[in-house]
Amino acid sequence: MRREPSILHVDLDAMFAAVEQRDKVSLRGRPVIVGGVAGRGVVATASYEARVYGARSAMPTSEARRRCPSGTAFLAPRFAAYRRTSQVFMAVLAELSPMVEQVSIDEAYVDLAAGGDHDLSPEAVTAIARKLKADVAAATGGVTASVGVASSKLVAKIGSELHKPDGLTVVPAGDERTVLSPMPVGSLPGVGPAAQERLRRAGVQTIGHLAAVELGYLLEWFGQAHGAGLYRLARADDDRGVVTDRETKSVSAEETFDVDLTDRARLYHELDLLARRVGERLRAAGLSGRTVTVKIRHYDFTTITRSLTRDQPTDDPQLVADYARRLLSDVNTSAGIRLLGVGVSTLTAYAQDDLFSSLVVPDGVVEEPVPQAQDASASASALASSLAPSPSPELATATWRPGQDVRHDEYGAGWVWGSGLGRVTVRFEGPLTPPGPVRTFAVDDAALHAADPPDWTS
DNA sequence: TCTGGGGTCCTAGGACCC
DNA sequence: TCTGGGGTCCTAGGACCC
Repeated sequence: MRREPSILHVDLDAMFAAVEQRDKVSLRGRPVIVGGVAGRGVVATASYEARVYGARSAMPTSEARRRCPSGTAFLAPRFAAYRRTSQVFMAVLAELSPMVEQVSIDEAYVDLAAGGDHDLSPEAVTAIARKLKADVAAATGGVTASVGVASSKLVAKIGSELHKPDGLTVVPAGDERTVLSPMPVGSLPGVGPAAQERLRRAGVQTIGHLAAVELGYLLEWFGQAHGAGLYRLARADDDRGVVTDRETKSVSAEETFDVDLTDRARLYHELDLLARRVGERLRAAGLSGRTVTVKIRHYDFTTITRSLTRDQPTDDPQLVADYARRLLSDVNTSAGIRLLGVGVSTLTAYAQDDLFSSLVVPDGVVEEPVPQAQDASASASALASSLAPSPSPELATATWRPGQDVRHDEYGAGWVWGSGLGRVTVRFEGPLTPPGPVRTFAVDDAALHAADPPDWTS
């Protein structure tokens, strides 16, 4: 903890929804939900207008639809637009200090003590934060930020939450525990539902209560690292520094299917697509990894992982896919798979060509023939057969109603995802705007094969 | 139409080594 | 010979964050 409030935490308010409202005048003042608009989607961001009706991040979109009035906009995310806004935002922060720690796309810490020769009195720091908020709104076209300023990351972060949206909270040095004490324990970073429940059973509701609990109990309840961490955080004892760059530890991709999958060939095909995405992102980042992990979520939401560590790091999508298939082949998938994921970890910062990988058999591993990717017709028929109990011609037709379950993207082709029939993904060749009458598209085998799910991260 | 996707960190047990 | 202790790596699972 420092002697002056020199750490800022800056957070864009409901960023995804705010960008949509900025870019589309008709959305301003209206409830906006950004997130998965398909059957199993969840809310990524609810605008403050939508929060009035109880919509929240991580809520199933189906529930948000029940809660919000007609006229609410449900939009698929446009990550490219959010990333551009994020870059503008970070550039504004960089003018303030060279020490900026980006926590996520919409959130960062700034260390005012690290450069720029700032006056760090509470009054001066308040003025700096006011100007910063105005600069961010001006640079981003009206996206507002909430700011907390304090002597530590912990209190700066909690301060920025205190008066959202468009908030500003400065906690002078010495006032930290007074501010924290009445707040619920769940306000502390690292205290989620499980820890909250454990504390509630012990009669601990506020951070003040938590600060009265002996260290021994916290260690017993939460283990060494977490217990000791909570003990310190409850006392506002936090000397974590602002870290400008952290190394990536893992790269992964996963996908929840609209309907549980049982077809092995289809599962292997999905695994291939995921491995390809991971491999491409590894290459783009100049990274290779030794451990390949497959994540499997069963129909009943039970989730398992299977991993194996190679001797040599790789960034080769084909190799990642081969190992992923091998891992999946030992898992019973007959009851239905809701989600598949592929990850690579134990990363090193260089890419090594794995010339002899096909000749190397790891000790104790029996080389099994690896299931091969299917050809186009096999893939299309697998998809068609999983559409419904009895595939019929009309199932190969998707109906699009303007504004419903549509990802509209003014930069190019759009997607219909799960509309009407709930399962068919159709790639559009042309722009979707402006909305027209109901349009119907026939889906042939080739289109089915080309129907990769929309990629939220692109 | 219950429960996304991309991450980080921690724990615990077993293998293995010294 | 009947039983050590520390350290590291690997695997699996879980809590948590945005």
